Amino acid sequence: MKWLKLDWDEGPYRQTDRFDVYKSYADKLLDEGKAYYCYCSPEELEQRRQEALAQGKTLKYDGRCRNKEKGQGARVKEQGSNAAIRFKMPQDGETVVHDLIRGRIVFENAQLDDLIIVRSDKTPTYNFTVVVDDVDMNITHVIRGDDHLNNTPKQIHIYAALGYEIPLFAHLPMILGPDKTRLSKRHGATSVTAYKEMGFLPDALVNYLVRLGWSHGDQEVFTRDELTQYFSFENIGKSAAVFNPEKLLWLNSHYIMNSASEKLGELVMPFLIKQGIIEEGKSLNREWLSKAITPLKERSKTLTELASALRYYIADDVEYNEKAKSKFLDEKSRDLLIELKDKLMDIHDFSAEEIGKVFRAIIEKHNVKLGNLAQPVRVAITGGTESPGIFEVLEIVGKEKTLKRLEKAIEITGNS
RNA sequence: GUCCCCAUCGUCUAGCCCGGCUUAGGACAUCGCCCUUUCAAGGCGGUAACACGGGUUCAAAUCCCGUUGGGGACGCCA
Repeated sequence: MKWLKLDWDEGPYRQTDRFDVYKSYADKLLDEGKAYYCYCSPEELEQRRQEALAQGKTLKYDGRCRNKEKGQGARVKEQGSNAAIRFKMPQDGETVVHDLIRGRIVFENAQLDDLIIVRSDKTPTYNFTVVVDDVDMNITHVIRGDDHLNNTPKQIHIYAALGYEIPLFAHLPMILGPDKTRLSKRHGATSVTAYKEMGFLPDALVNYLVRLGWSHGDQEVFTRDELTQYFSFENIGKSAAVFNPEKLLWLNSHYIMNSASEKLGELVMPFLIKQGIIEEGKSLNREWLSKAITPLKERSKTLTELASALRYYIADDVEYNEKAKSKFLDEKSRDLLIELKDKLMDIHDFSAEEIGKVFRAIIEKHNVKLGNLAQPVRVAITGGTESPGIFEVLEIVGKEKTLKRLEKAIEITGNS
């Protein structure tokens, strides 16, 4: 949450710290006859459930303990210690849920069963605790996944029994995995932390997630301010959305491209360490790092990619891509590389501009295309065939390393 | 099995509530072209959808019904 820069006003609260609160509300319901002790054992219930399933009947508690209590006070006292507490649901009529996203939804009360609010070991159940918490903390809006839609009518009756005004409900559509089945914390979803470690920016993740199931016309990219300003329940979609990693990746690259290089320099440090490009505790010249990052921004979809793209700027040596090496570091390029090395040695201002002049002079003299020289150099300096503009790369790598690497490459061309 | 929700390009979605202005728009992905020292980025263009069937109406992606499909819930889990 903090990483995502999502803020909260109070808490967090632990339900385990609030058992007394739940107990007092449960006792209240018991006293008012709105709840009752149930003596059925979990095993019995499970057995009945299996039977119902086998017979194709509805899986609902039959309410057999509902009216036992009267006249059996002794038993209550005796067995109350290991009995669960059930909530008395209305058995006829209907319950209407007014959902901010879906509108009016009607449930038959006959479908609702007397759910357990306190287990036989005295611990309260989820459906009870959430309602008690809402009542206790004056909650006005309940916004959650639509897998809770079916819990809502039950909870509405608990709010009512507790004498609390029914809060407003909004049930958000689910996020599905690529297989179109439910994606959630409890079921195979990648955690937020995992995205952090993969090199995603919090803004990108939030932007992506918000746009999943919500829209504001055709707009795809939103600042935090726009998000809070434009958000409304009306624009939330009703249908479940499939999580699409490619679009998230696109958004992430978009955010990287538009982030300040200085900022990225800070963010990329842990990734450089993780990839063994720099040692922990060591630092880099900030200004230089920013300069190196700027042309890499539009080439990196994640901070992880950005870090590996920085490798050849920082490392002492290059690792050659074999294919690139055999294709470009050969006889043909040997003389050009030698000439380039000699001329670069004489430059005092080792800037992209000056380096470019040297390159152009050489290709004009030999009447070859820039690529004929640029590609071998690229392999010599970066080890591969892909990089930002080569003049720029040389400037950032610096004169000393450039010459060293050129020398090494020239050696290779001699051996081929 | 019972109940609930949902249904526009491969994916996210606009349009739907308040029927005509829609040859159904945008974005990601994909394909092609341009730019170009490579890779990107960028620009331009292409392929691609109203699940199906009825009805209402002069007119339906838009309203109604059904079918099909998908998802969810039915726990002394949360």
